[in-house]
Amino acid sequence: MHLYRTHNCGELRSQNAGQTARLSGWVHRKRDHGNLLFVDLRDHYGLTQCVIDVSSPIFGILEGARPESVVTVTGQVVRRSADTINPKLPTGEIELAVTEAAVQSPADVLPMQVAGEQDYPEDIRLRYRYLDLRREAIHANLLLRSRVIAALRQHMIAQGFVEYQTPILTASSPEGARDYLVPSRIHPGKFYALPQAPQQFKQLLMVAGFDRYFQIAPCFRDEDGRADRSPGEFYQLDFEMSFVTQDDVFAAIEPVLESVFREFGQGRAVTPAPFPRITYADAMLKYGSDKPDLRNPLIIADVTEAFRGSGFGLFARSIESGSVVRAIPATGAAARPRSWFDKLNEWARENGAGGLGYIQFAAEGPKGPIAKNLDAERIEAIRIAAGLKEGDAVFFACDKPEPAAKFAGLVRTRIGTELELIEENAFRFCWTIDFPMYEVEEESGKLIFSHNPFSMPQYDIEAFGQLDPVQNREEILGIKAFQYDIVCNGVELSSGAIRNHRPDTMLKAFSIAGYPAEEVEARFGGMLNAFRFGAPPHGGSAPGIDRIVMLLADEPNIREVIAFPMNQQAQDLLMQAPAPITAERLRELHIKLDLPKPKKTVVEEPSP
RNA sequence: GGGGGUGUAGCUCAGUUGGUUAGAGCGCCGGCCUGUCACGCCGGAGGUCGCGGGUUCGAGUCCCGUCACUCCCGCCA
Repeated sequence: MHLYRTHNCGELRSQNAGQTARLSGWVHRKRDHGNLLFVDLRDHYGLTQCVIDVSSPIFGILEGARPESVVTVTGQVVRRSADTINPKLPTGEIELAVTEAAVQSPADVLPMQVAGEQDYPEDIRLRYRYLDLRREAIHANLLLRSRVIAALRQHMIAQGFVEYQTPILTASSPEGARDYLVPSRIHPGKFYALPQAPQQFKQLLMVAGFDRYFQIAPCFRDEDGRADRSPGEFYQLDFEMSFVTQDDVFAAIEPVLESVFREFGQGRAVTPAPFPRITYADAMLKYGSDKPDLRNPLIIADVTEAFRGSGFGLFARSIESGSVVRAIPATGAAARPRSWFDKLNEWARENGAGGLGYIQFAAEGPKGPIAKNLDAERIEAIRIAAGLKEGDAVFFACDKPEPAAKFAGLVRTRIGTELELIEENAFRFCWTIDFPMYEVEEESGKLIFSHNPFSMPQYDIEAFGQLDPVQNREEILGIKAFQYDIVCNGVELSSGAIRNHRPDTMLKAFSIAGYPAEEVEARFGGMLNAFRFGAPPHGGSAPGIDRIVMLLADEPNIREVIAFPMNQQAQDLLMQAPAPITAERLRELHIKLDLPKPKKTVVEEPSP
C-alpha cells in the first residue's frame, strides 16, 4: 500500500467496488450525523465521499478534523445504494468506507471558506491566495491557462516558429512605459531594467537569421493596473518573422488564435480567418474606439453637415469652432419612455459630456427636443446617414473630433448593452490597421510618435528621407505606419508592426519627432548597429496571454486568471512585496534613500 | 496625479426620521442526531460600526478630515 494514496479523489468508480483504496486530500466538507460521519475529501482531481461510523475506533480522528485539514484515509470502495447515488459527482456512485485515518496537517479556523461560492473581498483573497486557489472556479481558470499556453506553443511550433529565451536583466526597451529598475552591485550607480517586452531581442534574433521566433514572454511595466491590466508584470505570446509583409504576419497568427479560441471557447462562435481589417480612422469614426467590439452591431455615423448652420444653435455654433457631430443609432428605441432617455442623459453628464441629444423616429414622425429645431430635410439626412428606420432613435455626440469619437464609442457600448444588442457567446476578432505614425502633442504642438517608433512608415523610403518636419508637417501627419492591433470583443490582445529595419530611415523617423541622432544612437545603438550588418525586413506581434485566458474563461478581471497577482497598487499581499530592505544591502548597492516625508497623522493630545 | 463606489461580527450583508441592550445568514465552539451530499435541530461565544474630530441631551446614522480597498480617467500595447 502506498504511503499517501493508491488513487486520487476524482477517479474511483463503481467498477472499483470491493477494492481497498487509500486517498489523501483536504477535508472539503463534513456532514456529521453524530454516529455517522460523511467527509468529502478533495484533491486536484475531484471529490470523493468518505464515510465512517461511531463503531470505528478512529471515528474521533475524522470527526475532529476541521475543514481544509489534510488527511489520508484508507478503506473499502463501496457501491452506493441506488437512493444514495449523487449524480452531481463523477465519483457519486461509490464512497470510501474508512477503516484507517491520519491527519497530516490540521487546519486552523479559516479566514475564508474554500467550499461554497461565497464572494470575498480581493485583498482577503490575495492575502490567502493559497486558500483562494483551492476553490473550484479559479483552480479551473489556472488549468485552462496552462492548457491554452500548451496549445499556443503547439500551434506556433506547427507554424514553423521556434521558442527562444531572452534576458530578464537587460537595458531599457523601447516601449515607452516606465521600466522596473534593478541596481547593479558590481557597477555602482548603474541599473538593469526588466524588459517591457523582448522587443529588441526578438528583432536581433531576426538579424541573427533565426527567421521565426516565439516566446511565452514575461513583460514588466511600472504602470498602474486596471481590471484588464495586471500591474507590474504579464505574459505575451511574443513572435517575430523575417521577410514578411503585414499580411504574412496576419496569416501566421490568425489560425493560431482561431484554433485556440475554437478549442477552448466551449462552443462559442469564433470569427473565421481572415479576420476583418479596419483602419484606425474608420475604427474611430464607426466604433469610436481603436479596439472595436464587433459583437455590437451599432455603427456610428458623422452627421456634422446636417447640423452645420442649422436651427439647433448649440451644435451649429460648436461646429463653427471646429466640433463634429457623431450619430449613434439606437435600434428600436423610439418607443422607449421619456425616463429612459433622461437616464442616459444623466449618465452622459456623469461621464463628462454636456448632455446627450437625441431624436426619436416615431410613427407620427421625428420627435424629441432636437427634432423641433431641425427642418425635415436635415432630419432625413441624419436618418439616412445613420441607417435608421421608423421605430429607431439616434443619439448625438458633439465635440472636437477626438473626444467626440471617444464619447460616441462609450455611448455605442452603453446603448448596445441597454438594448441587449451585443451578440452573446461569440468571439469577434478584427485587426485595427494603418495607425498614424505621428500626432501632435497637445501642449507643445510638437510632432510626436503616436504609437511605436520602431514601425515602418507606409511611405516611399527615399522620399521619407527628404521630408521636413516644418514644411511637410501636414504630409507627415498623414503618414500611416505598418502597425496593427489585434482586437477580440473590444479587448486589445496585442499590437504589432512591420519594423523599421533601416538605420537611415529610423534616424529620420526619430529626427522628425525631435530626437537628435546622437540620442537615438545612445539609447538604441545596439539594435541600430545590428541593422548595419544586413538586417532582414521583419515584423511580428505579441498577443497578451492573460487577456486571451480572461476572454476564454469569461472573467471580467485579469487577476482571476493569474495565480499570484498583485493588487491594483502593485503590492503582493501574500509575499509582502514591495518591502524595505536592510541598510546593509543598500550600502552594498551604493544606494541612499531620499524618501518623501510620510504623511503626518494628526493626533490630538487629549486635553488635561 | 484626478474622479466615482465601498468600509457594521472571521466572511457576506441588513440597520427606518438621529433615540433603549446594533441584527441575520455562513463560519466557529458546545449538545442531539446512522444515509447525508449547501445534512438537520437546539444552544453559545464573537462588535473600537475603518480611524480622528465636530454638531447634538443622544451619532452606525448628520458634518469635516483622514486611511484602506475597489472601479474608472490619466499613464500603459
